[in-house]
Amino acid sequence: MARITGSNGGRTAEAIRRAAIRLIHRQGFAAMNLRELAAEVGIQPGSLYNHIETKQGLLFELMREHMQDLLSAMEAALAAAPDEPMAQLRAFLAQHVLYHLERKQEVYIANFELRALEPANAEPILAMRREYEDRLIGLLEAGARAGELQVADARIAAYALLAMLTGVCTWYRPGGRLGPEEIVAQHLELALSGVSGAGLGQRAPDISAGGSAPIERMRSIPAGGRTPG
Amino acid sequence: MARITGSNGGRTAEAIRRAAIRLIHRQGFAAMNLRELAAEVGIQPGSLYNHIETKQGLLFELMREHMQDLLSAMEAALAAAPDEPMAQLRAFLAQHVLYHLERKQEVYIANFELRALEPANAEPILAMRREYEDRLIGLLEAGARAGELQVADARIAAYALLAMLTGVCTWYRPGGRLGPEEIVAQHLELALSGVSGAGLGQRAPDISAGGSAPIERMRSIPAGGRTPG
DNA sequence: CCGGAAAACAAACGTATGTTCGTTTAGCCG
DNA sequence: CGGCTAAACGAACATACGTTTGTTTTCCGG
Repeated sequence: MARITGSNGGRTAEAIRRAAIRLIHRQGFAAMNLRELAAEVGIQPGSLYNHIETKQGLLFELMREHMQDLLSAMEAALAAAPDEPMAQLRAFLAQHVLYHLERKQEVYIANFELRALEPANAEPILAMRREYEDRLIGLLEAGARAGELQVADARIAAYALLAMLTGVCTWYRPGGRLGPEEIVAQHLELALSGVSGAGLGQRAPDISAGGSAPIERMRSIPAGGRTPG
Repeated sequence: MARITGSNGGRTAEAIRRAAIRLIHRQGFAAMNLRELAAEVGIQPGSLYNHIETKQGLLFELMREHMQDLLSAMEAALAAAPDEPMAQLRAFLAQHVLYHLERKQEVYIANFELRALEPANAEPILAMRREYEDRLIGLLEAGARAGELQVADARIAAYALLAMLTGVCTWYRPGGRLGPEEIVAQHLELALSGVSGAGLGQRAPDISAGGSAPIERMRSIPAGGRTPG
């Protein structure tokens, strides 16, 4: 037998893409097999190769497209915001959360399936991620220079903020108690408060005052080198 | 051939455990195969079954032990801290970051390999995770009641904090520029500032003022139901 | 010392997976 | 309309994987 009536390459390719996102998100790239992917789309396994080169290539494309979309969304948000440090920072963080709410599955994959990429494929993806991170670091540093932010280490703060704001994709479910607007608002509040310099305490001294036993032992750990990565 | 001179069940089992953590962390549970695990330990694949029941059982045990250890560490930290809301919260957050720095690989697995657990195995693990989360939520609520914290939604704040503080395990590397003490300190500063109520703005109004284009569109999204999970 | 249990080896099994390849049919364009 | 390309089917291939099983050797305790 052969080609099915009504088949449409573009439509099938899109169905493959959507099904792949769903399945990878649900069980992981390595655990998803192409037979179930094909079944999800409604074609035979071998037919997938009309639309993808390899299983690995499929993952790479999904992640590459996602990163490009994320970078584009960020650029658009920044371009639409006033050219002031805090406004830029807000715009960045807001679009981050919103994008992550809308495309939580792709975000999840892009973050947690890096290990499944072969080195040659991982490299460009990592480069795009760094571009995104560096942008946020730049914004934090600009805010600090303008005297509007107080961060001890822009890179650490950036990682912490990204982790916090990216975390929504692990638990957010459309139709839940809170709509995107509320979630964005709360996360911005938490994030911006965290870097505002309006904290509760200084550093180690306050922590010790808390009397937490693990902290005492921590003091004996030697400090490290230069870069966090 | 047969049993090797000098073989020791306890030692081999521990070596399996360590190698499994390393390999799963590096490539993922589904992508790790038992032949390479056995090779890493220095035994034949079939010999693994003297020490594990199944591949799935191995993952379950690793995650169960980790969760138990994490809960124990938390209890110890809280027991050693003064019985006041903020001191308790600090103790919780500090031990969280410290534990995550020390056992980053296990933490990574426990967070990102949930999908690989069969339902019967996932259930007890998820229960322990909820226990941990609920504890933090309780602490945040206690802080709010004591008037020392200002969080719009304790659960959201808890998720955000946990995401931020757990994030270190994705990038921290011993011997880096920053030692554990510095990392713990900065994260506590960021986290506690975030929930202190000393934020920069209110809510949606301030965000709109930022002029971020995506936020305008967000307003048209209908609010959801009751629970975030 | 001896026997039983433990721990390892080696081989094999049944199943699964990514991919290739030949064939058939549909769709499109000249 | 006809030819060529695209898209699907169906079968098969080569490899890989989790696991079992029989055998051999070591270790430990009575």
